Amino acid sequence: MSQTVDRALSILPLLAEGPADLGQVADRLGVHKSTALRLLRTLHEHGLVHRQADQRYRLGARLFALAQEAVENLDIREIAHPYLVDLNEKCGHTVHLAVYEENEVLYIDKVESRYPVRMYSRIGKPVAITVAAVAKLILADLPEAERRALAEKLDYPMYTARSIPNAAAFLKELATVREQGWATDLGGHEESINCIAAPIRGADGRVVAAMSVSAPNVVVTAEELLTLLPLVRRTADAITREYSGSAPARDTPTSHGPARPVPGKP
Amino acid sequence: MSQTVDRALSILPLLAEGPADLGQVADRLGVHKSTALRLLRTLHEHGLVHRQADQRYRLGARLFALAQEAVENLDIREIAHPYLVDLNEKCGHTVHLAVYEENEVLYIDKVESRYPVRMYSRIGKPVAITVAAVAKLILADLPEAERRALAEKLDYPMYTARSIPNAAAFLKELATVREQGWATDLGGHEESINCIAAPIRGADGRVVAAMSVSAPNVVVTAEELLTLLPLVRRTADAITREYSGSAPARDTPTSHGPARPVPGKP
DNA sequence: TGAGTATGTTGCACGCTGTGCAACGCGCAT
DNA sequence: ATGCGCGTTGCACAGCGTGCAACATACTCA
Repeated sequence: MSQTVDRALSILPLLAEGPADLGQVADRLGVHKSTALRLLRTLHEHGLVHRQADQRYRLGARLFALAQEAVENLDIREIAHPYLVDLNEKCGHTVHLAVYEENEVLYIDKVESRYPVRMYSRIGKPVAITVAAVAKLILADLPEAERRALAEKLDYPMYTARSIPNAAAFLKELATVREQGWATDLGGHEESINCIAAPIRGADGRVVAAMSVSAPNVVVTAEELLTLLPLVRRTADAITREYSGSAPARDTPTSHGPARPVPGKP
Repeated sequence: MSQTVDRALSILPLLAEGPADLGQVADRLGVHKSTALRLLRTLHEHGLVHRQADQRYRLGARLFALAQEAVENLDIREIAHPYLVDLNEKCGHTVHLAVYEENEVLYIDKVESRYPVRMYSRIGKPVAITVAAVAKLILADLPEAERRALAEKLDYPMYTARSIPNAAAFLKELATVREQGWATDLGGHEESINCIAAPIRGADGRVVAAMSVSAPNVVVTAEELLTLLPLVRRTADAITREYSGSAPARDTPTSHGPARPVPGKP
């Protein structure tokens, strides 16, 4: 759209391949050397490009600083919330969002069920880490050493007969979850409540959060709940796309959702 | 230098602070909305900027990808070499460059002493990890858990009477080194050889390599060698600046060094 | 329900600003 | 010395970026 900026930005991926000198940059851009020089100078002033001792150019430190600052200011909760609401409006059940923090998995957002029967949970409260579906997803993505160490440290309370009893069983379950990319908790925390969950990932592919849909037996059976799995996974993927800032999100919330219809485009 | 590009790039740090809408961007740039729109569109096409569901803009994933790709293509050895040569020409002694890899510290570059008496070492060979000055610097920067685990695993051969004897002494030495930002090995590996070293850091401040100057007693005493410490540290800092791609390196190698004098500037 | 406001978007004419050219300085290899 | 390669500079032209005004749509009051 803007020729000058377009050319300047085209230099970045070019330099990402490795250092290059003025002539190479000009050639690959298809512009005169003097033009390339001015573009490089501008990039240099902004610290996006660094000039090394042999006069060649490469990407500069500012790029890292920007990326870091950006990732620190990303707020999953803010980004995910509209999607949670949207999902709730589609299926009616309770929707949770959870993250990992200091050996705990915490609920950081929740949209209440529209059915009269609700489940107990509170934002900010740690989840039942050994049985909750969201916890399984998040822990399954930890580096192996950390995962193993944590599993050994945990207590395994038998909330119900179907609770996970010990570290060995837990690690096995995590391996499965890691493999399949989603998780369930079928009566492992409270006898009558089932739960399905999917992971939300950052730009680097690491799991940064997990979301779940929970419903008591009296409303839907476990089997019926599982039919919602594709929807939950698609929603989590949409949040991932939005959070990681990759391609424009195709799977955007529906019309009554948060996405404001784009004006001027029929 | 280039107004358009300058404006476009000014958007990036602005968005790094957090998401912003078109009006805010236009205001802070001091340009008309339509201008800001075109700039944002161009940034968007290159993936540097992401448009979220609420229409606001924030930094995009391409930025992270670029930063990562850039850091992968950085070659310390290539960047450091001219500085090593330069240092060698200034002081005449053997200069080493070492990095950490899989529980070992390896020499990856070396410039031989100009004195007839040389010390034994080979590029690619692991260093005496418990006594070498470069090893101390690199290990001192490891995360505490990893550092402690490694120290416990190591053997502590008594090359000389002054070799570090055990894990406790080693960890204590590492703490000192970490504190002061440089390291020595005074006859800990070979009775008659002394060595001083300084760290080279990446853009994130972590130690990525270390360089050292080594000389036998018969050439210079330990005291005399230590007078070179400021020079070694300054050189390491200059490499750090160049490697991490921060501000233009002031402490560039001298005229006979690798830096090609800039033509056209009197 | 209606006018009022805020925001994103488009088309257009002006003229600033980016462009390529040619020439120069400088180091390096022959 | 001479030619070659590379980065750099000044300049004249016009291409391209700019701001303006008008439009579209969504939201918010009365």
